[in-house]
Amino acid sequence: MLSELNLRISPRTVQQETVDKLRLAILSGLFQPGSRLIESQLCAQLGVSRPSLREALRSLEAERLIEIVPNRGPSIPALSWSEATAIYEVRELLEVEAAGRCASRIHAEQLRELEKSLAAFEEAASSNDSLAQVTTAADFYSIILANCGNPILEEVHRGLVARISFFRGRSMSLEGRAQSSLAEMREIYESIAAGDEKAARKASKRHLLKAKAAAKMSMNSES
Amino acid sequence: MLSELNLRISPRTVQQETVDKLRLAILSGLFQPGSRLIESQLCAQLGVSRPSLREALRSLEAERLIEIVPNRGPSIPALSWSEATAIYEVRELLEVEAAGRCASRIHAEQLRELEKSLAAFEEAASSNDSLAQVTTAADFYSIILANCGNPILEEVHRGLVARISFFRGRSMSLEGRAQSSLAEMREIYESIAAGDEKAARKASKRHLLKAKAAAKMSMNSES
DNA sequence: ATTGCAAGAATGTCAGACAATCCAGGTTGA
DNA sequence: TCAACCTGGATTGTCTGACATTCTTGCAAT
Repeated sequence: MLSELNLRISPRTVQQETVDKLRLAILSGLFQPGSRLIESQLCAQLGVSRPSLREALRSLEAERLIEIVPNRGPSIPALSWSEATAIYEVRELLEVEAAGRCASRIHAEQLRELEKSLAAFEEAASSNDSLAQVTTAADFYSIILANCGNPILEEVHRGLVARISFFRGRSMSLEGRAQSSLAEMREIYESIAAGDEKAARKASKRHLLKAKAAAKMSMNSES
Repeated sequence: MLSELNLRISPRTVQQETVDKLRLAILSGLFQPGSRLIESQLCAQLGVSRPSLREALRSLEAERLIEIVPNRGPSIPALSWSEATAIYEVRELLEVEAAGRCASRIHAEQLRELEKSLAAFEEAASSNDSLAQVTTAADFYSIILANCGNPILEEVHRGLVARISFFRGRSMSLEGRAQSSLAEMREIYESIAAGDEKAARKASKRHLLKAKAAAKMSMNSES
């Protein structure tokens, strides 16, 4: 009996599993910024051989999720605020463009999905689960990026967002940030739903600038 | 006697050398798009072991310079025109921004470098060496990106440009393209030199749109 | 306290092996 | 004749084990 039908066309390899597991671990903040990763430990924890692990590490290095310095091995990069600022600036460029394009080309079905994800964030925002807040907010934006009509825009954006995941969790846990974030996102949604490209750009820009300011506040207050 | 002083703080590893060599080979069009790369052959040609080679391939995969499909191995991706269009669109976003920022913040010394690189392109444009044309034109833009004040912008841009290197060589060899390209680039330079941000953006946008059109022409005429 | 050294740990790199998978070409059956 | 099947070679995915090089850390000596 084919209880679990496996249509996966490209079989998942050990390398891919390893990359995914490590990426998830990094994005959820399991490792301290600046901390070093020991190959032998990771091998044992993940149950893979050293060559496979090293391939995975090279992939993550190219994604800039880890740094590998020769003869010292891999470590979690500690993002400085100036680097984070640079990322936020490029994110702004991409997100504003995506929101604008999205407004003029999204289909009804995807619009409903966007609405749903906004509702999910609303739910999360009223709770105190900051992980859920970050996740649902990320979902909201990936729907926008996925419907902007340019897969490259989406790809580049994903890469950048991953690198500042560290800041997102902290800024979202700021007092009142989730609620104001909700209001900003609703504005974006309304603009897109109305097909108003200009408004969508404006709302998107406003949202990102506030997110950036929140990130900076959360950073100064604790670091 | 310290004839060749070696201050290189991070020693070059086999892996790095391999990535660099392969990247250069790919960018200079040594491999046909769509062609497969055989690990054992590359190992022999590069004189490295399979584990080292595979690490290098994973890095290049993450840069999107090659594709690796499980159980089939690495190959050179054949870029479709729609993908290339998407890349050109994002490039536009980045380059326009960079040119604008550059206009308002570049220093005198770097401006001279930019001028020199423009002269180098002028020299190449009047020759028939399309490789030199592509190289010098790339130099011109990397100086702009390097002086826009945002290293992330530069990094993302470099990644995108690498992926369409295939088209650049062909479009540059179009009749008269080099000369008109030169005129457009001079406009960009003049705007930046004058510190006119708005003009720099406009000139940069115009240049990219023409480059894109040229790439499309060169594609339709031969493919 | 600073310097120098030595042992241990970790990485960079290779060789070799083997199973799983893919591919090309020939063989078989309708 | 043509399609489906099958088989052998080629290629990749993965592991084990090994060793030289480099880094780190703690101790000893000045």
